[in-house]
Amino acid sequence: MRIGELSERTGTPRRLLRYYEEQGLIAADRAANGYREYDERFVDRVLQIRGLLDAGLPTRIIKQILPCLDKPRTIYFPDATPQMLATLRHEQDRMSERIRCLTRNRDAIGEYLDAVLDYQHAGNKETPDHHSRPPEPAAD
Amino acid sequence: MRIGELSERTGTPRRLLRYYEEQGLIAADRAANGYREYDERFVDRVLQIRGLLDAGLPTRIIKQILPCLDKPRTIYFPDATPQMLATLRHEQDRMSERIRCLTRNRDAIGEYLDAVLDYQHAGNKETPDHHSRPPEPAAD
DNA sequence: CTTGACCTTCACATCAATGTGAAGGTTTCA
DNA sequence: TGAAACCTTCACATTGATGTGAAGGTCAAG
Repeated sequence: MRIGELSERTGTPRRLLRYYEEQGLIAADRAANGYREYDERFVDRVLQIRGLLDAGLPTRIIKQILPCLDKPRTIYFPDATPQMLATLRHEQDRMSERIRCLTRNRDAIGEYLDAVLDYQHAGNKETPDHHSRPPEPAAD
Repeated sequence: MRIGELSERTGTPRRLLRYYEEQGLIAADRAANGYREYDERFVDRVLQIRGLLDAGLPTRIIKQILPCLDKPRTIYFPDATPQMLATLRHEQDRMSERIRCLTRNRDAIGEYLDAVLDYQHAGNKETPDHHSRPPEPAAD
């Protein structure tokens, strides 16, 4: 497929697909006319990249961890230098730290939402100033 | 404490502490001479902000979720507008998505590292070109 | 052959987070 | 009093991830 289709299927602007390529995250084949040519595997790959970017990893790091994630291993163990392994372990730790932080805060939001729900179920009205809407019209 | 101590205790440049204040994430008291004055609670607060920033949340969002996270509730339930609750739920979902992505990729890194370990334990030498170092000197 | 929908590269703009430094006030200590 | 180590605001620079548009090549359909 060409860049337009990959763009649609991943919800990613063409501009960014070219940017990811420039950063070494994906490498597209070229058709005779110079157009980029992608196969199916790029859909997941791009979604993975976007997820990691959204989770706070910079392209420089994503570039390093992506090759280890291929199902049929494209990177062979003998190629793993000690400092590359150290980098991977370090990033693993950072990711765990992010997960902890996100989990803790997400759960705290959940607790707050639950408390609000309790409060409202206890028969309290919402603030009248903040144009409010009944949570459930209760299907008359 | 003043900004220098908070900076040291949180590992955060003074510049950024002022930036977070400018963005409405923290509000410092002022001493008579204009110096910012922080109490103990700011240490955790700043670390929390940094964690969320590192996990990919922008200050604009952090500002919205922070007030819900205080232990003695500083935000009262009646103040919660429906659209604010919707925002919270939406961010909760985004955080869960980030957690899923990070977890999946972190575990995949783990699998790769385990595979490398297996490979090396199986008696294979690392690439001789990449100046390598024995994983464990094995305490002679 | 022309039009429209693709594609290419190049380049400049923006936004948020952060770095850095200038110019100047305050506090502390010798 | 003067130097050192704080603090203030203001402002410009940088970096990474993006937006946007220009100038032009390709290709399928009318």
